[in-house]
Amino acid sequence: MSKSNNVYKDAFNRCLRLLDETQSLPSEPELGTLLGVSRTTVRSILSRMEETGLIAWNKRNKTVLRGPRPEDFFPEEETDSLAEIIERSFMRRLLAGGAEAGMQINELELAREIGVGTTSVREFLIRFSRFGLIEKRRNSHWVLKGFTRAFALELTEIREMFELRSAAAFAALPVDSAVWADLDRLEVEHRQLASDIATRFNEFSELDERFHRLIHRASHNRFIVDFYDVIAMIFHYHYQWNKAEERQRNEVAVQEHLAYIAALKSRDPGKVDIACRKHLKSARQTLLSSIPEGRQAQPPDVTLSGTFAQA
Amino acid sequence: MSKSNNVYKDAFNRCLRLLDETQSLPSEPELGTLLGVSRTTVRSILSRMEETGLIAWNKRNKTVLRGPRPEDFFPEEETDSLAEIIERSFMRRLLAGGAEAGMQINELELAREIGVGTTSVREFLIRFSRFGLIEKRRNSHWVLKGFTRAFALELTEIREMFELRSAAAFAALPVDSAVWADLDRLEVEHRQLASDIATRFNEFSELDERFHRLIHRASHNRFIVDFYDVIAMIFHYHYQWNKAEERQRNEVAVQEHLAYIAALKSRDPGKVDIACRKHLKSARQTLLSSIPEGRQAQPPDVTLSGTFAQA
DNA sequence: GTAATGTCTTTTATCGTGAAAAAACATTTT
DNA sequence: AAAATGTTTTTTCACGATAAAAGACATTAC
Repeated sequence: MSKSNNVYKDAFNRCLRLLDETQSLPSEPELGTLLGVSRTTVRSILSRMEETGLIAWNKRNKTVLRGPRPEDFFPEEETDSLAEIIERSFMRRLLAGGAEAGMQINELELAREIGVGTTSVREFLIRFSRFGLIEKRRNSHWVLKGFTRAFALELTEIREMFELRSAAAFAALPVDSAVWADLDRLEVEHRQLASDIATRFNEFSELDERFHRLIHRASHNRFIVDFYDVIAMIFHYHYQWNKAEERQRNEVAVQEHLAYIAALKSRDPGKVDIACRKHLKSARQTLLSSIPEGRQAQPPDVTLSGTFAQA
Repeated sequence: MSKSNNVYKDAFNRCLRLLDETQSLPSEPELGTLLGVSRTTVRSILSRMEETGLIAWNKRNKTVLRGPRPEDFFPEEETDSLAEIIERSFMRRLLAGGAEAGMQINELELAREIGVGTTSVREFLIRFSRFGLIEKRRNSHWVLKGFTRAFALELTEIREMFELRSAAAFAALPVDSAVWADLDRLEVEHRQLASDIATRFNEFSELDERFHRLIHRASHNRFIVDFYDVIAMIFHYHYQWNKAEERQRNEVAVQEHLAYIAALKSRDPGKVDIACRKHLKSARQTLLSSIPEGRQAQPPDVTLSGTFAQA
């Protein structure tokens, strides 16, 4: 089967939305930049748009003939990259329970279950290994280390170190830095969300990530910035998994963020430290409270790849 | 060609040395544990030893017929794993100069140059990406970020954070912990090396790594422990590359280590902090001084994959 | 009956291959 | 002549296939 054309399909869908908004299409190179794909892909998109009667296309002249209809779009599931498919599949198994620490991970079995080649699974596992949840035995299988209390504590320890440092660096940034405008915009978004928290509480997760990434970027340290990928991944799946008291939690977090933002704007290191610590403490509590007590490390020689894959 | 049998060849060589030392061979499972390979590989080794007249082998009876001769060993270069070959090749290019920041990395070209398949190169680059020196453009090439002054500063910033914390945790370990014996052994090795520094200064690098890994392990944090891989990699190649004043540098470092060890043994947090900071400071200086000033980030659109690969 | 050996099965590591996508080059249009 | 379009080449991504290595099962030895 070689390679799926999900890049083309995803870009096509995005191009349809663009067409709907602007009622016109720019030049090929410009479209490429806009969609983040090469001209080769842009031309495939334009070809199909011509075929399906969406546009008339002759060299530089692209005339919009009709607006996009629902059936013009490719199905959502065909626009995901293989890596995304594998990650979702893998995380579902991991969080669905029955995935105990010490368990073996079988590349071939995973590949068969998901319906993809082994190479893609291997590459995914290598990328995934930096999250500290799996470990490779040379010339042999991967071992699941488990989403345990210990993992959560180790993760938050680093997070707290990094964020305190980044927040301090942020507050020390010159007043004419562009980040203050970014912070202002985020503050507005926080206020809007706060005033409408009853219905929009599930939008917090995305705002949370943008806020913390902005702060971490102030560290100007690639290792700190990159580490937020680990946190984001864990929180992303954690939020999907543990919906208990989600509204309540997010309501508290939004208020903590607002206090944190105010502290940053004061540019007072002491205030920043206090607000940052307070928020990090409750973030840690949230994460820890979601980990089932039973999930402790098992004797390392248990082989449960079957159980793991069956989920 | 599929897979090379370097695991077998390397284990065979190590088994020859074992044979030379002990003049006998244990059971198959035991040999497997000793050499870190499966019984399948052990049996291949024994088969060859029988064929080449090293041993007589009949079920449980393994009689040593003669000692190993130089020609019995497989050549060193045939015992390296593909990953090691690729890493060395890649790092040589990286450090040989001409590898400027912003340059593109071409998987296919690298694979052809080294004479391996693209899959192995891809997997290597994914693994290598966690060192923060390269970055992937989705559906496109990798970009070299360069071994710049900025990189060294970011690396050492994290290192210092992690090591100070680990050292503090180390000093707080209960007196009956096994680490104190490990530390004592390392202290002895340091003293031996110090007294013979004129001839053995090049052995410091390996001792250095063992010492710092012992300290980092006290953090009980997988992210801290794993981060030492980044430091070790950089220092490993850095030492190979920059031999200037190596003896002088190592002599100083050994003394700093001894002071650091003494501080740890005092279990006084203040002393530990001072000794640790002092050593980290000079380690940072060493690294920084080895980075050519000219090596600054280039405009990001320079395409130099040819230059890169030619080295 | 435990622990070894002998045999067979499964999994991992690596390659070559082919389609998707990017990139480079050539030609035309404004 | 700058920027677009048209065409060709190169590279990335993903697969199936195959030998090496691990692992599982069966049998034998002590």
